[in-house]
Amino acid sequence: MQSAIEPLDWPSLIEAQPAAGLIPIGLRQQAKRLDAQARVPLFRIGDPVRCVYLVVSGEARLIRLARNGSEVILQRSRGGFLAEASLEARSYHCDAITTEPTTILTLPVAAFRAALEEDPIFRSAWQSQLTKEIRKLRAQCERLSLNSAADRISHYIESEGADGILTLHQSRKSWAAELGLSHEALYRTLRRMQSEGVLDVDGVRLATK
Amino acid sequence: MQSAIEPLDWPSLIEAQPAAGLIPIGLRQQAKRLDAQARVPLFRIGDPVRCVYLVVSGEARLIRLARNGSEVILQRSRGGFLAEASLEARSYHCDAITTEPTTILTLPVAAFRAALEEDPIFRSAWQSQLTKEIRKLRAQCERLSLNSAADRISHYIESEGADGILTLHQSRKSWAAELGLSHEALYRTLRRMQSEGVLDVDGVRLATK
DNA sequence: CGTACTTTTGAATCGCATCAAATCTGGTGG
DNA sequence: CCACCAGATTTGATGCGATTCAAAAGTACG
Repeated sequence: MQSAIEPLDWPSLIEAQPAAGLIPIGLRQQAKRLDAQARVPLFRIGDPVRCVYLVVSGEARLIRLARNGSEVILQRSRGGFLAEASLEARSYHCDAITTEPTTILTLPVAAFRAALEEDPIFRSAWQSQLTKEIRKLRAQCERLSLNSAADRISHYIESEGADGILTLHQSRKSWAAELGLSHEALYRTLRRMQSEGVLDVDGVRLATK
Repeated sequence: MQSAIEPLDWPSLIEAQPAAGLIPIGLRQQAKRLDAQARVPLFRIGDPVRCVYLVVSGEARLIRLARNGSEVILQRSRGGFLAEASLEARSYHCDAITTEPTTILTLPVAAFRAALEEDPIFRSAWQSQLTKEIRKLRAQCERLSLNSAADRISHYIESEGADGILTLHQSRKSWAAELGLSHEALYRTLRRMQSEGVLDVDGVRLATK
């Protein structure tokens, strides 16, 4: 079995993912918990939008296949909403999939929209969420505009890490995809940066120097 | 003189930029019109956020300078809001500049936030705006993830144009920057695509075949 | 203990960036 | 109207860096 619906325990959900705490009571009653293994599709391009996804733990991604068959990562959500823009769409414009065992809350779109209308706090939180996503995407665009692998790596550590230190929450191979690089280029550049003393690599901990 | 404040004529403003029509009456009274020449800075990184910018006609951009001195285009607004995410920030994270003679409405942030709280229609329009921006940015990320110049060009025409036909509203040189390419690479690739019969180039009109 | 996947290294190739320079364009002022 | 200038467009040559293909070694997991 690839996924399962389990009973909801709000205090622990909120502890795992604070954003869940912003969901109004009325909407909570319509939420369903979804526990999925790795590589479980949540929706596919063209599917009608039925619910909003909140990643509680684990990771879910929006992906699209390029014409040459390579996979482009459009969003990587580790805790927080997935596919925020789908709230305004009829059907999905890309695929969504889990990359590891993941717990998700699903919220019916109609009830979600109603809750946004009625609850000023929830609404404000949602607007912040959208804004944060815009900033994140701009950073990603800026990064992809850099044309050397080393620059993209440094940029990622600076913008996603804290004080020049980043703990990597994914395989290097999939990080390479997120950086728009081949995994070989990433491995080689990491090594070179380390040997040049620009970067300190220690397992999943990366630090610029 | 680089810029001027002029009296407001709402009907014509709304005709030029429909988004202006969504602004509630109360907020309109606080709006100021700004007419700027090309290459006029609207704000700089670090400046405190005092107002929201709505581009009525012309073009304004968010830009940031990369460490190597090259200019990265974070947003290009031709009609519509600029720097939506600034509404939630204290100070700007990038520079804004006009690229041609441009008419802008400026709306004080405090009044803007208040209007969002009070007016459900305006609020809903603003959320749509944020969502649209997210989709646009995802498309841009997807495009920058493509590693051939031809693929980026095709992707741009498909996603920004209509039915495979695009009218370019900027110089090719600055389009190149938006595509994350050197202008030489863009010129050469356009020519090659045309000679290969993949693309039809006619002045500012580009069509995929 | 086998299988799938990631990590790592090597070698060859290709496309883009870069530097250079000529031409073309639109706009300004004499 | 013409000279002039700044910027855009175009072409050429060169080098680097990333992609690609290949293959080996390491690792996690059932």
